[in-house]
Amino acid sequence: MNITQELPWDNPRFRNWVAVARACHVLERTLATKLAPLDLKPAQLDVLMNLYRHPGMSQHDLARKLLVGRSNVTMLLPQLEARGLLRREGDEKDKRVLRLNLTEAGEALLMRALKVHMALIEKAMSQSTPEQCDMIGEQMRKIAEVLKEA
Amino acid sequence: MNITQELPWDNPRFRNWVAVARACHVLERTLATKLAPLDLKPAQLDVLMNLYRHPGMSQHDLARKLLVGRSNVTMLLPQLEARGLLRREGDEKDKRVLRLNLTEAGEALLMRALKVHMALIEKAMSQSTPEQCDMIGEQMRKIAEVLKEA
DNA sequence: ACATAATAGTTCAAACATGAACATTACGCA
DNA sequence: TGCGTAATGTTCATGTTTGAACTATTATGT
Repeated sequence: MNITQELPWDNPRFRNWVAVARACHVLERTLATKLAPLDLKPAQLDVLMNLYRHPGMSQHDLARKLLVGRSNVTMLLPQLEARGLLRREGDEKDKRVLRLNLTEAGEALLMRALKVHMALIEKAMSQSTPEQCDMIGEQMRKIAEVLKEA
Repeated sequence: MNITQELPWDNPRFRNWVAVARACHVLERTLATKLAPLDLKPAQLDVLMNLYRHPGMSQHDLARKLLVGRSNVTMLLPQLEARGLLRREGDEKDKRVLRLNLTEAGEALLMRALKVHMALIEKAMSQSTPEQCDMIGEQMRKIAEVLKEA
């Protein structure tokens, strides 16, 4: 009656997810060292990428995109602003929000950092066929979706 | 002559990897909240899991398994040891190394935490067929391998 | 055997992330 | 209008992670 508890390591889903987490971790740390010459951290690159894709976004929206607390964004931005990589301008209609935009310098640095990031991802994903790669992306998007309401 | 630089977001590999990173991030944070009732952080669960799988391992080996600095392990262990979840015993032959082992209590807590972890992963990966799941794991293991010498 | 290297673990300061409490501004509805 | 509520961003205390210097121990090479 008392079913012996299956150990997670016997479960394919568990083992495979562990592999996903490890790969992420390794790539993140590798990226950090490769970005060091640009004096950029992965978290900062994430900021620049999001501002490039969504010019004029608010800090709150940025925090949600980054899956990070608002206070974290508050701590993160001044460094980048001081380096002249982005601007924070108050919104006319809603005086609570600050609109974020990349400067020329910010965009230029982003492009250099993206080359590094791209090269790393290319190297990592070159193992997979395009079909496999797309399938992986598709499954991962589903996972993020499923976990939103968890 | 001057080839227009391809934007990363047009590159499937890039977009798909971003999805992987997001999924990891979301699952990690979800796990953190689900483990809170057990007073365990994901990093601490990682420690317990590794000690269960590799009894008697050294702190150095543990750090490498966790993809983390040795000093981090040094800071992490005393909390768990004080809670009676693990033991640190000096090696007889090599007086530099400390051998790590779970206690009964540590193993018991691990089992409870694993139920939580498993449930979360089941929920996340239930979207994929077993074949897809295995393929994902296989690719991710390759990625971790490729990046080791990067 | 002895000097030199390498290894295991610790300590410490600095960087970083987090969540709660707070100020300011906007909104909703009587 | 005006009061209660919600949203944006900041501040601060706390806990975590990191990397570099340090101690102690073992391995290596001449």
